[in-house]
Amino acid sequence: MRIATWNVNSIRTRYGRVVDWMVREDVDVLAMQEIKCKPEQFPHDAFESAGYELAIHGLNQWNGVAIASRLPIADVETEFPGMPGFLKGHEGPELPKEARAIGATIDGVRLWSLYVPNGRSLGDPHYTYKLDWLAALTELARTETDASPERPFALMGDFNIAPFDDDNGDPTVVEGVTTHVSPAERAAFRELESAGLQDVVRPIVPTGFTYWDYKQLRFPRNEGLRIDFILGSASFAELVTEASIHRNERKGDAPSDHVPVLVRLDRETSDDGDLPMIFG
DNA sequence: ATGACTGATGTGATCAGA
Repeated sequence: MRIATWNVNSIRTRYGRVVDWMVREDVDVLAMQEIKCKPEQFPHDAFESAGYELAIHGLNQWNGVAIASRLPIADVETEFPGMPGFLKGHEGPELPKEARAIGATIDGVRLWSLYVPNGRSLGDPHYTYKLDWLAALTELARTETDASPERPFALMGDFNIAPFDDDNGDPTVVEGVTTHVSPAERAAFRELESAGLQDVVRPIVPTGFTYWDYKQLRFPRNEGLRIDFILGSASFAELVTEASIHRNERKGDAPSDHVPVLVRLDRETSDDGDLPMIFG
């Protein structure tokens, strides 16, 4: 099974490019972020005619997440316990939830497509929201890895954190000045790892960015960030046999500012009994 | 070329992104 994550930055603008890539790369499951539309506005036909079914969570023109899959999608959720909401100019525990999370079970694997809040700037209420959102997400990871460690589980998406210094090649992103590289954000990312998850791409692809700002020739200069990740439980990680960051998807006409990140899982399927998979 | 922001809304300017 080939599973990928991609912040598409508007699916209506880019569905042709996205579906072409999925077919070309033989992708079984794609977790999308920033679809920027409601379900009724989503280009269903492009995906369904390519053989994918959809689970979509979009409330308005901002954020929005979805999962496309060749295999049946079950047990869809659009928030996790304790997930905070946000409304500019307001505070409190009862703010409206944003469309930043969708979870589903596909072929026995529990997957989430996640668009972690940006944070905007250090000290902005959105920055606190980002950290609170990550803390609740960490509890989800802890619960999953504790309660059902045998079920492969992964958080996939745009985490809006560059965990290591080498993940930041953008000269305008500076610790102490901007979000994405602050000690608190990096600590929140480490907590996800403490909760039983691991970056399943980095051991195979140790360097490389997943995002380049549209401005200031960031891509030609290769001044990007590594902020899109697939974090898997131990039972997920042990199935991963390949990983790749698809840098070419930042080229050409009307690219997203993010590129897809892909892993291959090799596992015995339920109806194969104890026959091993033939790799190749 | 990978080249000096892009997208949604809505029709002009604003918000959002990281």
